[in-house]
Amino acid sequence: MLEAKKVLKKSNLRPTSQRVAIVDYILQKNKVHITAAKLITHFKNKNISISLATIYNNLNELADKGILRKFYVNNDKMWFDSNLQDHYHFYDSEKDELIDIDKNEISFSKSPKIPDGKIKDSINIIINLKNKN
Amino acid sequence: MLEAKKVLKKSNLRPTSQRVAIVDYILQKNKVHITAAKLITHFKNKNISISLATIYNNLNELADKGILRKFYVNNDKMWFDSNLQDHYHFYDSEKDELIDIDKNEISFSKSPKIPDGKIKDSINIIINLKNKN
DNA sequence: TTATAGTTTAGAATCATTCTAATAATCTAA
DNA sequence: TTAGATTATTAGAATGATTCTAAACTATAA
Ligand SMILES: [Mn+2]
Ligand SMILES: [Mn+2]
Ligand SMILES: [Zn+2]
Ligand SMILES: [Zn+2]
Repeated sequence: MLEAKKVLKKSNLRPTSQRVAIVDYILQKNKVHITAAKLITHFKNKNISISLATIYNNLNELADKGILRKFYVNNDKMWFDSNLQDHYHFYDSEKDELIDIDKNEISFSKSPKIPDGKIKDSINIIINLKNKN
Repeated sequence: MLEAKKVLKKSNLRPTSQRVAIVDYILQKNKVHITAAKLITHFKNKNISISLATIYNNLNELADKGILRKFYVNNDKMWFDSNLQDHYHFYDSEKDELIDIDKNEISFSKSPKIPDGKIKDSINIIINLKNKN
């Protein structure tokens, strides 16, 4: 069975052609940072037509299932990340591109005290890059 | 002269009633995290009417002048921060509220290598909080 | 004063994302 | 293998935050 189909089956998602295409893409390039717009463009270039609503539905579903991770970077674009490891990002605004920073490339020697009654949910670290000079 | 007016004068911004109201608010509560929507509500409660466009115009202008700092938190809301120190944030999604983390409450013992041809522009660290249990 | 440049505003426009509700595909039990 | 039920896809409308437009207003300096 196609790897993409296995992934979908394991998450109880029907292997529609659209889903297979999306999961396939994610599996092929491992460690992807995707945006709905980027995905649509990718599929358009390959003459695969998937509606924007479906792209969003599925990326969100995959995030719900824990196959992708979802977050936002600075502006109001939603990003999906197939790297499930704990990690951080450089953001290259020139290219509108994220670059992974491995968890062990940043170490904290001191961490702030969490406010009373609360616990840490997730940490977002984004280092915004600009061109030298 | 009113403190707010001095601030505006120093930045070459005409002290209109709307601007004075906004800067006044920022000066009174020092260290504020504001959102256009929050400001509008605040002024509505005090029966001061300032249009949404003006709120945005002025918050953005104040950010341009370096009187506020502008950034985004997770979702697509724009935040303005009157704390100009280098610092980070907790985000309490329950209350839709930011809490400052002083720069010296986090220390890095290891920092990632910046990609070639690039330099660090800014760092965003947001620790998302959720309620205990 | 008055002319000019700067400001405010209502409402339209934009853009990313979600919703709606009609249609289509997949699955399952018999 | 089907029929019926369930789940997915889709076009297009709706939403919400922000910005734009262009007309009316205000501050300022001469
Ligand atoms: Mn939005
Ligand atoms: Mn937006
Ligand atoms: Zn990543
Ligand atoms: Zn702050």
